[in-house]
Amino acid sequence: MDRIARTTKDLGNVLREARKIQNLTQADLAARAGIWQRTVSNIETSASGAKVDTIFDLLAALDLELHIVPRSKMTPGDLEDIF
Amino acid sequence: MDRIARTTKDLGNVLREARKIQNLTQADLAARAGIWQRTVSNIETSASGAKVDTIFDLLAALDLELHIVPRSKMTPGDLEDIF
DNA sequence: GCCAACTATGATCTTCGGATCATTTTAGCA
DNA sequence: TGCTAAAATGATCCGAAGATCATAGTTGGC
Repeated sequence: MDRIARTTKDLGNVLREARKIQNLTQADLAARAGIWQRTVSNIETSASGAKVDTIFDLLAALDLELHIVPRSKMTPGDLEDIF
Repeated sequence: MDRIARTTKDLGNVLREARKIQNLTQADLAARAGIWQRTVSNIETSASGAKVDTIFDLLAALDLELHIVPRSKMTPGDLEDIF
């Protein structure tokens, strides 16, 4: 599972993966982020185009941040060595 | 200017910076992304919490992508060596 | 200082996400 | 196989974003 997102679907997948790695349920994460389990589900399944603020709430709750980088500046695997 | 975003304000700043580096006006970028100059302005100035889809439209138009990484895993400057 | 280009912003309408209640479906495990 | 915890989803309301028209304000070049 990569940590790169170019679409909302990518983003949902990455967020779900990160949540599972931290052993959180959708309800846990929702509580932490101050939103609803319903919304977490919607975002993870790309059921709707979320708002950016909601995404940042989730990222903060997962202790993640966004790096905005040029596309294909490195192959996805290259980052593995760093993190 | 960093390329890290934890808030919509960060994101707006990064997007504006990226647009200027590519010598695009808000209208140019809007046309490329299939949205409105009004919306680009709103996002760059964090005048409103954008939708994620709109952000991805902008990122694609700027040939950028998102990397979701753990916070503080590296100091901001560290990425300079890579890109 | 002027003009042209660029950016910010006013107003209205429609669409859609999140909040909020809930129930159904799915999946893991004894 | 059943139970239980987790995830998905139905419905409604409200608020807010983007589309779309417009103009006002700002900035840089000459």
